[in-house]
Amino acid sequence: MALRYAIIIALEDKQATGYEITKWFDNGLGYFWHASHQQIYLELKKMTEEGLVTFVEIEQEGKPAKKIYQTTASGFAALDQWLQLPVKPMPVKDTLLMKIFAGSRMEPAILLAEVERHRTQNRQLLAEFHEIERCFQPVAEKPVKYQYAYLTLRNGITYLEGWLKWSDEVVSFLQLQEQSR
Amino acid sequence: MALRYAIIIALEDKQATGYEITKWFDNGLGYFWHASHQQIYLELKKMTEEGLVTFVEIEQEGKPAKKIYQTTASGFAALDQWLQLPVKPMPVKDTLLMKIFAGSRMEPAILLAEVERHRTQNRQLLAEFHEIERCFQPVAEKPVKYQYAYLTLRNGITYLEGWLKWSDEVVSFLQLQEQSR
DNA sequence: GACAGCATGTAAGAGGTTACATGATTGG
DNA sequence: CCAATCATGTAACCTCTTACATGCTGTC
Repeated sequence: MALRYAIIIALEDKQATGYEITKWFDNGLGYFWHASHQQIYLELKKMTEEGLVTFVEIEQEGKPAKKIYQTTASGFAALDQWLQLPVKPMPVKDTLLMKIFAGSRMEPAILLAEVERHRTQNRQLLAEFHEIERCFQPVAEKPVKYQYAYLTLRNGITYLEGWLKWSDEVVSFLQLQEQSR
Repeated sequence: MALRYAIIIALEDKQATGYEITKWFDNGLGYFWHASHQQIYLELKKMTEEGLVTFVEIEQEGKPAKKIYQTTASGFAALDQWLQLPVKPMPVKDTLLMKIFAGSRMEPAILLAEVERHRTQNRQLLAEFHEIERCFQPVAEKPVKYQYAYLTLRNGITYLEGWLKWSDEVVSFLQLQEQSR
């Protein structure tokens, strides 16, 4: 049920195609939700049937026709109702932690390589987030809406910083393990 | 596919019932995976059919019979093979962040109450983790296996610390919003 | 008397992934 | 020439949640 509200939020101030919503979830500001294009197209179809969104189809030369979606009044009403509901804590599912927990079954070098791979990815992501953060400055002068968005960006940044700090501990430990064979 | 490996890891050094595995995921050391009892019973059934685990049924007075599971050699082999595979990054799905992103649509007081609720929960969880952390001390003197487990606990602690630090920013901002009505 | 804990399960349905399918344009 | 970008979708399958079902014991 949350996906549809994520879509309505994505469509809040700009109309967009399913393709664009997918992009938005993948990179840019979608650091709080992810969905595949298949899922999004299906959900948009259902939402259209339920009157939460409408679309205009636009023919294009050399490209497939696109459907530009926008949220209806009923869609926004549904979002506002949903926003009032309490959030249940998301169940933890972390495959990397699972592997570290069972790490003594593996060769330290292999686990270390895996951790380093994630570190590189997360360092890159953090750099991107810092890049985006600069666009928000000075925050206090931006519209209130941007300030809320900024908080979610800050969440991404503090999360990644904490994760990278933690991963230092992991790397040190694994290097020790590797040395003592 | 990851659930079965989480179960094999849970059964690594002690045999257990489905009920106990569920408890283990819920509280205690299950801060890297969660699954409902329905899911676990079903998975254990499939795993038994595939020869990854076996069980002994024990009749009890006044309580329903229980099945004590343990991993087979083929189960451990499957785990060790899986551990070599690269981990794909878990897709982000954070409902609270979604609500904060759309926060300008809500009354600040309501969102603030929601955030405070999560803060209370996370503070409690952090206290529990700190409690468990003390049992690990001094880490260097514990068996290597415990040291790997300790790293995953450390992940939980640094995550929660970072989250709580971030939530301070959120609370300050929402209090300001509330004051300026 | 009601609720929590122990201990197992089935079944329906929602949510999500993977694979497949199409087809033109642009950049390396 | 291959890959990526734009742009849509279907179908099979796996995963996970929610609801239902049972039944005894011990505590408030």
